[in-house]
This record gives sequence, C-alpha cells and structure tokens, in this order.
Amino acid sequence: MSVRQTALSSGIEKRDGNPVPSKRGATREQVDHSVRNGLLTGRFIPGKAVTIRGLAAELGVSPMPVREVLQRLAAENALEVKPNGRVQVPDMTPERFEELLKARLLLEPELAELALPHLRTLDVNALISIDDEIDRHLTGGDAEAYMRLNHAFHFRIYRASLSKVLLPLIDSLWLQFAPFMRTVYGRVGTANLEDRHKEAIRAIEQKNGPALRAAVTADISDGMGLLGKAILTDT
Amino acid sequence: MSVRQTALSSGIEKRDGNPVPSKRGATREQVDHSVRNGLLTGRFIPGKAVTIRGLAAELGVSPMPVREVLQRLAAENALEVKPNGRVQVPDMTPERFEELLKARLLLEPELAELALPHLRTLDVNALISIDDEIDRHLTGGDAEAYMRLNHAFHFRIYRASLSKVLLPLIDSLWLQFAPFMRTVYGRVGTANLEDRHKEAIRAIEQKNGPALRAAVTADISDGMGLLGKAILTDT
DNA sequence: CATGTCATTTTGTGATCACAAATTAGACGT
DNA sequence: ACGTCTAATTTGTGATCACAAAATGACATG
Repeated sequence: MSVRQTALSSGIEKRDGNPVPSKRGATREQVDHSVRNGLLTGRFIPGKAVTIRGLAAELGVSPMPVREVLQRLAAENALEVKPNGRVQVPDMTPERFEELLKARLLLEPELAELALPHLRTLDVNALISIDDEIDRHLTGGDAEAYMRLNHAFHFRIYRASLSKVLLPLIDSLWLQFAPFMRTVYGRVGTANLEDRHKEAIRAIEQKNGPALRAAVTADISDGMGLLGKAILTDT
Repeated sequence: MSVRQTALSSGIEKRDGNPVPSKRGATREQVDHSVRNGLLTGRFIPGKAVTIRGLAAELGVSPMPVREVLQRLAAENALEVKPNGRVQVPDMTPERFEELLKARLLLEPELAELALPHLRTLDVNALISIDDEIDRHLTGGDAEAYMRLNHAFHFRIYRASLSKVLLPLIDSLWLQFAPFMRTVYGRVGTANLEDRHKEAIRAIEQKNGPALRAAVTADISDGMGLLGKAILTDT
C-alpha cells in the first residue's frame, strides 16, 4: 500500500471511508476559507506570526496549499509579509484605521445602493433573521459570533449587487480591520454595541436608496467610531 | 559540477559570474514585477491563457515562484483562475467595465486630494517631465509606452499620499482594466487621446484640492469614455 | 546580573517529483 | 469530409527535499 497521501489531507471523507473525488484546488480552497474565516471572526490576533508549517500541521495539509493561500491573503493586505519572509497579521495604526474607515464609507454605501434593486423578500427575511440572532448574542458577549453575524448581515446585502469589482475591494477591507476589531471587543465587550441594521432593513423594504446609504454610513461610522476611541486610549 | 540550480534563474549575475547573495523572496518579486508590468502595459491580452510552466520557462525560473505570483494576482482580480485551474487574463464585459469606472471615480480623486499636501516641487517637476514624454509619444502610436507613462503619472501623485489602504485598491483596479485598454488602443490608436494632466499639474501647483479632484475625475471619465464607446461597438 | 557568542532549531524559498484532470492530436469509422 | 473515440501531451496540484537565512536558546564571560 503506497497511496502517497491524502486520505486525511485532501479532503472530506464519506461514510465509507473513501476519499471523495476532490475537485481541482479543493485543498487550497479549504485552507483559504479557514484562514479567511479565522481573520474575519478574530481568531488571528494582530501581530501574531503565521507560519506555513504551523498552519499546515494545524489543518492537516501539506505546506504547499498554505503557501499559496498566504500569498493570496498578503496580496489582499489581509496578511503582511515582512522583509525576512515571515508572515503576520498586520498591526493596526491610527493612520491605517482612518484610511480603512474612509474607504469603507466610500465604497459600502455605494455597493449597498447598487444591491438595492436586486434584494428580494427572501433576502430581507434572511437579514431579519441574522439581525435577530445578533440581538440574542450581543448581551452574551460572544465577540466571535457577533463578528460572524455582522459580516453575514453586511455581505448578504452587498453580495446581491452581483458586483465583481467593488465586492472584492470591500472584502479586502473587512479582512484588514476585522482582527483589530476583535481585540477591541475583547476590551470593551459587545454589550453596548449599536448598529443600524433595523434602519437598513426598513430602507430595503421601502426600496429607499438614500435611506439605505444613510443607514450603512451610520452603521460604519458608529461601529468604527467606538473603535476609534479605543485606539486613542491605548498606545 | 552539480550546483542544483540557479546561476541563470535566481538572478542577477555579477561580472565575476558568481550569483549575487540574493535576498529573501527575490525571485518571486522579480516574477511579480514582470507580470505586473506586463499587465499594466498590455503585454497580456484578455482571454489569453497564462501557464505556470510557460511563464517559468519564459522568465528562466522554476515553476514555484510563478505559482505563488499567479495566486497573488488572482487574489487581486488581475488574473482569473478558471474552475479547471487554468489561469487567464479576465475578459472585459460591459458590466465589469462600468464597475471599474465607478470604482476609479470613487477612489482616485479622493486619493489625489489626500496626496496633495505631500506633493513637493520635486514631484511636480517629475509630473511635468512625464507629461512631456507622453505628448512626445502620443502621435507615435506607441500604446505600450503611453500606458506605462500614464500609469507613472497617476501613481506619482497617488503614491505621495503614503496610503497603505486606498493605494493597493487602486492598484488592483488598474491591473484589471489595463489589459483591456491595450486592446482598445490597438484598435483606435493613441493619436487622438486627450487627458487632463496639465490641469492636474496646475491644480497641484496651486494646492487647489477641488480643482485636482475635478481634473482627475475628468481624466478618468474622458479616458475611459473613449473605451466605453469602443466596448459598445464591438461584441 | 547583564551581555555577547555560538550551536541548535525553526522557517521560508526554490526545485523537483508523482499523479490526476484536462486538453490536444490523431486515428478510425461512417 | 465530418464527427467520434482513443492515445499522447500538457497542465495544475500537492508532497517532499535541500538549502540558507533567521530566530531561539544555552552558555560563557564581563
């Protein structure tokens, strides 16, 4: 017996124990999703080093797909390749924070309005459901769940735009500020977070573009305003 | 003799024939710049397949750094990984074109204005020099030189902003529309291209933010308006 | 106790291999 | 001449190796 690998690594096993045929680039995609979700839900702390072999071992895959994924995420500025080759989650600075806020305010209201004509009742119901779940988790203080749901809420809207250009840009922005958000939530908690999700939902139901822009803008400003204070108080 | 490799591949030889010490990731960076410049100057045609081994052989390097670079550029939407794993320069569609135009108009005037306070006489002189050279090349019809210089002009401004967030986003946008621009220039020539570079330079000299915004906005609208017509007339 | 030095280990990088999927070319039959 | 099936080739993917640079730790010296 000399299958060179991959029973465990290259993927999902079915009940009979045979590895599934496995599509092209499946391993890489699995790693990609893992790391992305990890970043978006704050499981990676800014400044933390990410090693190829470490991640590979953690995910039970060979270093190869990990290398490619880290390069991809570095290209999106979600990770930082330091001059010595080491990869780490970028540290947040006040300047970077200001720029991220500005970029979000420029792009996200625009994309939300673009999405408005495509949002159907199905989407509205999903948004309501997500927002309910957020409310249930807020007092609990589960920062990871909050971040996952907040991301789901925003991108449920944005994805409806069918955008192939703006959406990836915003993807990159979220990957960049999420790890920092996590550290802030860890300090100030999630109990007194406020969002404008309900205003956004109402604007969508009424097909009111300007109102949706306003809700998204306020949601970003308020949400990151909180973080802004936190950034000024530390150092 | 069994040096495992790299005399030719891993880079710059010195006069004595010994390979230079070579920094970390130097080969990858060389490949990255090659492909980026190729995209920005239109040496890659939309729809053209890019193979790992092909590029590797062309650049005299092993497939490894090429793989990583292609993944990076795919993450920036400068290249497209098709479901079968093949990599190609994305085709332009009217929808994508509209979105690219919209994104440029949102981000580039903003970044130009951010850069304004940092632009010194040195930069202005460089801009004038670049613009002169553009004028000299326009009638010549050298599309590749025009694209290189136009990129140099815009990014000489943008880079002064010292932005770590908006600049990479705009980078991605240029990588996306440049290959298509090249095909358009090949069809309509470069002789009757008009830009607002001189207005931009004047605005910078006068430290006039709104005027700079207006110049950049008009430059984008006019420049891509030309392409817009071309996109409607083909199919 | 602090500090510099040296050996050990970790880590990223580029090269190469084995394999499967996909494409291409060619032969063959209709 | 045209479509179809098969064989050969090309290509991407994941694994592994060899090497150098970097980080880490131990230890001696001040």
